[in-house]
Amino acid sequence: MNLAEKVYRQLKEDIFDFRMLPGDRFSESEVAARMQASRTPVREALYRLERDGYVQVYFRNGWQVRPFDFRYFEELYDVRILLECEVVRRLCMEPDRAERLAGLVTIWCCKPSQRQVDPVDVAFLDEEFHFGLLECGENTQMEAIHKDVCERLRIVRRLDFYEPGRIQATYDEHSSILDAILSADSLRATRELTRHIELSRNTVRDITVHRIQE
Amino acid sequence: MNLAEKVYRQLKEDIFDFRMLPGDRFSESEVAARMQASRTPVREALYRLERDGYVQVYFRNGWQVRPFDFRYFEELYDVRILLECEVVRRLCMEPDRAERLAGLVTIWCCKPSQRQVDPVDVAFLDEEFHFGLLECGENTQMEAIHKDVCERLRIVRRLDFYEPGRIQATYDEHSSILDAILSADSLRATRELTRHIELSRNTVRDITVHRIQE
DNA sequence: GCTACGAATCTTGTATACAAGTATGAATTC
DNA sequence: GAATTCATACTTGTATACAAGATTCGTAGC
Repeated sequence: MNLAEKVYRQLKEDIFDFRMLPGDRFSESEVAARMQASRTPVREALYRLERDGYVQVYFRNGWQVRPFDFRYFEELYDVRILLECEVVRRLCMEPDRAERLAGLVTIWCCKPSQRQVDPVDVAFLDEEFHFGLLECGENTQMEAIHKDVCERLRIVRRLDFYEPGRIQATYDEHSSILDAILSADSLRATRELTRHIELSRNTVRDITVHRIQE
Repeated sequence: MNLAEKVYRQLKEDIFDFRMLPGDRFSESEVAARMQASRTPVREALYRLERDGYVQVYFRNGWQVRPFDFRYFEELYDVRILLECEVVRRLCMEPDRAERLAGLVTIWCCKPSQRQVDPVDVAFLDEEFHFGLLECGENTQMEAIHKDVCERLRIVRRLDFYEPGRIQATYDEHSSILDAILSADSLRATRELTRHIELSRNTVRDITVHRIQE
């Protein structure tokens, strides 16, 4: 793997884990020293992160971790809803949707005893669920944009499953959505999917407010 | 302006104007020499273009202009339709939509004698129309994604307005869409908007096939 | 005490040197 | 003549040197 790539991932992780706080200012040399690399790969990584919206460069005047902007996250959640509902609508019209969804069904429509309980595992599976929906959509660009949006939301979404009850609720909601799609009930599927994502959004919003205040 | 920024724009223009053909291979040094710059800003520009999907890097083995992929463009058109229709639906529910759309109305709902006739001008205005719709949507992330998608489509869209009759049709379609929104007729607005974009897509597809074969 | 100025120091932007891997082609061997 | 091997030239990846602008802080002047 590239050194630039390594630096990119490390920096992103640092931002996600609040080792670099929103608003923090820093220089390329600082990062280079910490990562034991030269400025060249660090710059490459930083410019990628800038395009991703995580950091900001000031002309000959350093970098800054972009401060949290709730409006930004809410808007991204809206995009997620839009994309996922579109795919679900299309899926409901596909005759072979049962086969395409088979993988998701085995994971989410299982007995309560077989459900995962670790928040980290469930967070991962949850992302896979929503990615999985878009993979069924047969539009790779839509899929790429959705992935990008989720990636940008990941920084706040991980907090979701530490809330008690959210894990079980997620299982219930996912299986219900899958059931609606299999029944070709486009309206119910999109309605429940929308509600599911909005719920997650609200949970995260509340938690984030708390975390920021700490 | 940055040297890297200049190189970025120049390269993109070269690709758009077929001075660099899809499939062409080239090296960073070549570009640097042509642009009278060092490899550093050239690399920065190339990595941006790679993320945009225009070029591709091979490990220690040069670069390539990505070949045209029709499926790719069709999918992007789908995303455009999805985003624009969503905004239109929201607009139809806003009480102050008339004021927000005022600018677009004066441009597109004018007398036939006041219509622009130059394909380049109309192409520009057309982009502004669709951007304008998203600006009314009050979701800056949706707007940014839409802008990005349009930017990626621009390479083929410019060809649209050289087709005879497309200019007049565009005026008719845009004014009709605006009329539907002002009447809060969400269904008609989205239906016509969808058809409008699909028409543009089909025109472009036909022309591009021709151009590629040349 | 306050303001203005300037040097020193810091920042990013750019050029260049070098390291490491890849493809190519000529020479060698069979 | 065909296959193989090795040297060479060329590619990107990375480090470093230098240029140009921004900031900061201390000092001189009032």
